[in-house]
Amino acid sequence: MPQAPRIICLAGPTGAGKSAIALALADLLPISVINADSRQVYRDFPIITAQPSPEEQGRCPHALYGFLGCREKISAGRYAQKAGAAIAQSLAQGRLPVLVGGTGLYFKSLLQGIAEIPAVDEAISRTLLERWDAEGGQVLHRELAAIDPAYAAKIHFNDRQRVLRALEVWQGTGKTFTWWHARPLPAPAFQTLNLGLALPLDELTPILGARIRIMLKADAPGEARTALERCPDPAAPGWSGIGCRELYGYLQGEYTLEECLTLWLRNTRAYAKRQLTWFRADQSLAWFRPEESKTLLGAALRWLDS
RNA sequence: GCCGGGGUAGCUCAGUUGGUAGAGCAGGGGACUGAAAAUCCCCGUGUGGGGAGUUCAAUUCUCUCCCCCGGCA
Repeated sequence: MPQAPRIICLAGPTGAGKSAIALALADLLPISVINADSRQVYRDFPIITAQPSPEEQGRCPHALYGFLGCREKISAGRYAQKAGAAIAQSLAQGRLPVLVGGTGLYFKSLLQGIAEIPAVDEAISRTLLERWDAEGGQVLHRELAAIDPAYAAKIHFNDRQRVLRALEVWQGTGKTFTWWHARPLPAPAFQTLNLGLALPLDELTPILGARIRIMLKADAPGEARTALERCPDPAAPGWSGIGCRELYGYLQGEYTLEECLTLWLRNTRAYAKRQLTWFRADQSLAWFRPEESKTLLGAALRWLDS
């Protein structure tokens, strides 16, 4: 039986320097960088979402960056499909696929698979959302508990996103969320080396602040202004990125640039904290600090030789 | 200087007919199966500006001092 192909995953909180490490690896080996970040997929926000620059993307093939319009939505499942295709393409070119990003769920659905639940009719989702607003979470959570007590017990009645998702899957497919989750997934298709790049939050915070100032110099407000002309709907999926929202408020005159920057940093920091919580729980990750890049690259090369 | 309004959690503020106080945000911890940069859960002792008085009991009432914000001089 042939060995599963190898890929490298580089995960960690925003601002830790993952993209730079990927490029350093590109200097040593033929690789393709594949995005594993849910916001860097948006075409209209290359600066604000910190996508690798065109120059950087020219140094080796990059996939899944900036390919979505502001109104388009991608899901974890669709991401996994696209990433799988990008990996296959990279391997076909004789390049090592290197997944780089900070979206834990995307890594998980790619590497461990995600239940193959068919798409649910949007009318169902819409009706449920209306009912949530009209009847409240407790009513819908109780309804979920009646059909899927195991999953209902795992989530809080205030967790709108999860309560509604579980209900729409039940209504749309006639099977419970728990039933779908219990179905076996295909065996992992790759051998992976999981690398984590991180700093403690208090060390990361000043870096996040500096990065926002760099984005400002690179005319992040101009980027937001252009996006606003193209897509004036702040509820559009593309606008939900941190920095986008805050700049939107500033451009609408809701607050000053100063306040916008404060909010932006605060929200970025809170996000980095959530990422750290997610990745900390992942036992498969080998952790490095940004200044340990040589050690990290050495570990990658050794793993490839083994 | 006078007249108001304030001084309560890191910040913005609420409340206590007198029985030593609680929200939002921030901060800390956690969860995470198709919107995940999303969504959600748990965590609140703080010289109640300082001092004095009344009272069994004062953050609350009284006096006084200090500081802030308006207005008048």
